[in-house]
Amino acid sequence: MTSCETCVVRNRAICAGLDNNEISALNAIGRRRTVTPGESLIWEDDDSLLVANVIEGVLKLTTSTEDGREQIVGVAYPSDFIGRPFGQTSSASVVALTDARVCVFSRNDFDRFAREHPELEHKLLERTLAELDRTRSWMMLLGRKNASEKIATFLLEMSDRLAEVGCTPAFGPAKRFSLPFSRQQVADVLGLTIETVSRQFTKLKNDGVIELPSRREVEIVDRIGLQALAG
Amino acid sequence: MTSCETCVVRNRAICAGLDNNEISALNAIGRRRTVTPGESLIWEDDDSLLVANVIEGVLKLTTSTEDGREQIVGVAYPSDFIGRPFGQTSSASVVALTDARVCVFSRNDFDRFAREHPELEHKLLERTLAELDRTRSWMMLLGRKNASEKIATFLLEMSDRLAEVGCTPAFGPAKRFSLPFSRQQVADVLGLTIETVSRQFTKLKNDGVIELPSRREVEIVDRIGLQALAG
DNA sequence: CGCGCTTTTTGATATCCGTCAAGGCCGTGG
DNA sequence: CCACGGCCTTGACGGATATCAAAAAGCGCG
Repeated sequence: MTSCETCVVRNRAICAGLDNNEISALNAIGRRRTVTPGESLIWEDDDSLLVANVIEGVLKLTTSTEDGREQIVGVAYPSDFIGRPFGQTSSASVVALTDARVCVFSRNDFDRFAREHPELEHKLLERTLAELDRTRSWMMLLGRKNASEKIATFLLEMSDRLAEVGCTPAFGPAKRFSLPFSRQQVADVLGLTIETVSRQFTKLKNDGVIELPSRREVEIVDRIGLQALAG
Repeated sequence: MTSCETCVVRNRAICAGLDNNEISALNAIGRRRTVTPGESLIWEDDDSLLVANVIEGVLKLTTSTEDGREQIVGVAYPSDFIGRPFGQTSSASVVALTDARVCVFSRNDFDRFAREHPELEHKLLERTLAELDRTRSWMMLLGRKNASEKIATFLLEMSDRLAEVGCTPAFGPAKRFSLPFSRQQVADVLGLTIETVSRQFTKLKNDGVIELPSRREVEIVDRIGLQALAG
């Protein structure tokens, strides 16, 4: 079995299901790249020139208004696919939150390869459908939840996603984890201000639901309580 | 050219690109159905048993919290695809807003057919990617826009989408159109309350930006002004 | 250790929007 | 024609969250 250098992370990669020749061909058109926190890979409204697979690290997908308000519309973890295949422009910017390794493809090359490999397109479709589900459930949060419900939901989701992606030693949701987000970025995910985020974190700590060992570290002390708050 | 009875609406249908035999086969597994306003086709969190193509009419996709708060996470127009292929459960309910005609498929049948017809899967992928783009730009609205920006953005989007779908005689954005939404449903799209929606409509009318000939009718008087408000 | 910078927290105040309540509009049916 | 019921509008009020401001906490670095 030829290993897929471009995208393999456990068995969630888009190349799962391709045969050896196909994997070699995909390797041939991909190029590894590293990005550092704050560095952009893709710009909103720019021509969609490249797509990529995340190998390691966490990146944010954002949209902004002209007057500088920002909304984080998605978060990409290892094995996630980023960029806009089969489209002229990207609808979101992609910026690294941590040091990250990705495998980038020219969009044209990738589109052509995908069209010739239905199994890959199918994987891409499954992921896109799953991402759409996740995005829709986030709309519920943005439109209908209050600040404390938003924070509780966010912490539970982070705990699940970071565990899933292997950022914690054992499986299952992580009790303690390191946030890849600053307070401002948490606010940009939840549609809140940094002050409201800070106050809600403090409240959860005072109520004994979480511990905050350092700025980026979170420990979930009372998961049941947090789930009740998330609604 | 065999006509695709299941889904053809202009050239946006998912079966565009299939050959005659394929279209016949697709026709064979689909079944036409009508739904009336308020009637559900798909229930949130239920097993994903069917998918469908909208032939005529408008439907809403919603998610709800246990305590009854509702968020409309998408709107399906003619030629749109609804339901969750390749997944165990649906993440949203689908309910008709107007009288609608749809072509339903058993999800199993459709999944099998799609996997055997890469061209169809490709179309589905393109639509899903486009829907994800639209959904993400709606997250910006929910998280970061205020009530008047939300309403302005909503009216402009409605005007575009209804025109696109052929609900108005001429092409281009519709100057005047009939909302398929009640005030409560507009509120559920925008993450507002019915009272706030009503007040914003009244304000736009008083400012001479729109006319409201009847409860469901909207006429855009000052599109430029509306665009400025949308931000 | 102290200095300067950024990020976060905390406090005071303002404001937008939600909530509650009443009244108006309009289609439907007696 | 009037009465009814659903939907919409309007008003008064309060509260959650934004805004503005300043202090505190980290953190790198000399």
